[in-house]
Amino acid sequence: MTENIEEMLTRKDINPTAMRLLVLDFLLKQSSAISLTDLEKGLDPSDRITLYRALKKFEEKGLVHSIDDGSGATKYALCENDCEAGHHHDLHVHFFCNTCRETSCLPKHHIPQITLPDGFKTEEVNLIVKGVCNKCVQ
Amino acid sequence: MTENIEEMLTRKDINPTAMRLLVLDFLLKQSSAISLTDLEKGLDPSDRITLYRALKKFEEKGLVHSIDDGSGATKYALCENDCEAGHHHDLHVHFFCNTCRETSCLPKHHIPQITLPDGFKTEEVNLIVKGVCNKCVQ
DNA sequence: AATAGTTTGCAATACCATTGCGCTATAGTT
DNA sequence: AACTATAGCGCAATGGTATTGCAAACTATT
Repeated sequence: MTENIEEMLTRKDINPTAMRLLVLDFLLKQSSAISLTDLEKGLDPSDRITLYRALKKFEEKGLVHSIDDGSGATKYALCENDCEAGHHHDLHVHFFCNTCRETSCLPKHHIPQITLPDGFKTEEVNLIVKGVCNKCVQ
Repeated sequence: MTENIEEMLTRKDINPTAMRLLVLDFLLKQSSAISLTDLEKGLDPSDRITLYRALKKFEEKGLVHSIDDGSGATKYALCENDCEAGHHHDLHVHFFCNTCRETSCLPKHHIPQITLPDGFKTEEVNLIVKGVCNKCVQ
């Protein structure tokens, strides 16, 4: 099990330190994207900055992607397998529930092509749908 | 001229105070969305909080909409005429230039319909395209 | 074991958003 | 015109998030 997690890190060219194993393990257990504060609470007592840097490293190496859902805190979620360091190509839609404030990836929903006016060059697209998720709707 | 600005406010049910006239006048002169800090610099010396509340009021009354472009600071831009208090329906795409860091509305580009999985209810959609704008591209 | 490089934890900093509160200005009433 | 109620303003203060510097701890390599 731990073997597996460790391998996930090494495969992404990330030194599998104790901290990072913990963080990845925690990420694997999440059903939605989590913020740094969530992570800090979940791994208490841990240094927030260290967790921050672990996430940054993961992001840089293509293991997680960050999501700005407008809640004020950046959230992080594991990438699909096919992400590479530097270049994320998990351009899927993210959903933010206004009720439970959870953010989840909708990997099935790709972001539609947007054709911009002449002279504009697209480098990245961010699509956040906000509303009520299936757990909160009655 | 000032008459005109004043009317814009009263039509939106906003008391046309001196401060608010200044803020709206400044907004009208912008070619892209501006942050609170931009506004503060442009109207120096003015109290940041007062400007903040002016923007909030404008937003609440459907005169401007706010944009979270991921830069960390919320930006504001005037709405198209057809916005109502409370319910903004200017669901257009916003473009953030990674070079000049300016955010502009692309009102011609409507956000495509996203069909979510069963049980999800959409209330709002946010689409930010990031890249290089026509002024910065060579 | 010594060394070089990496990681960690603490401290500190910089923004941004937001609220409380007292003073002032304005509008509405008598 | 005087009074009162309401709205707006400016200052102070708070809370949250992101980010960097630095020194100690740790890891891997020779």
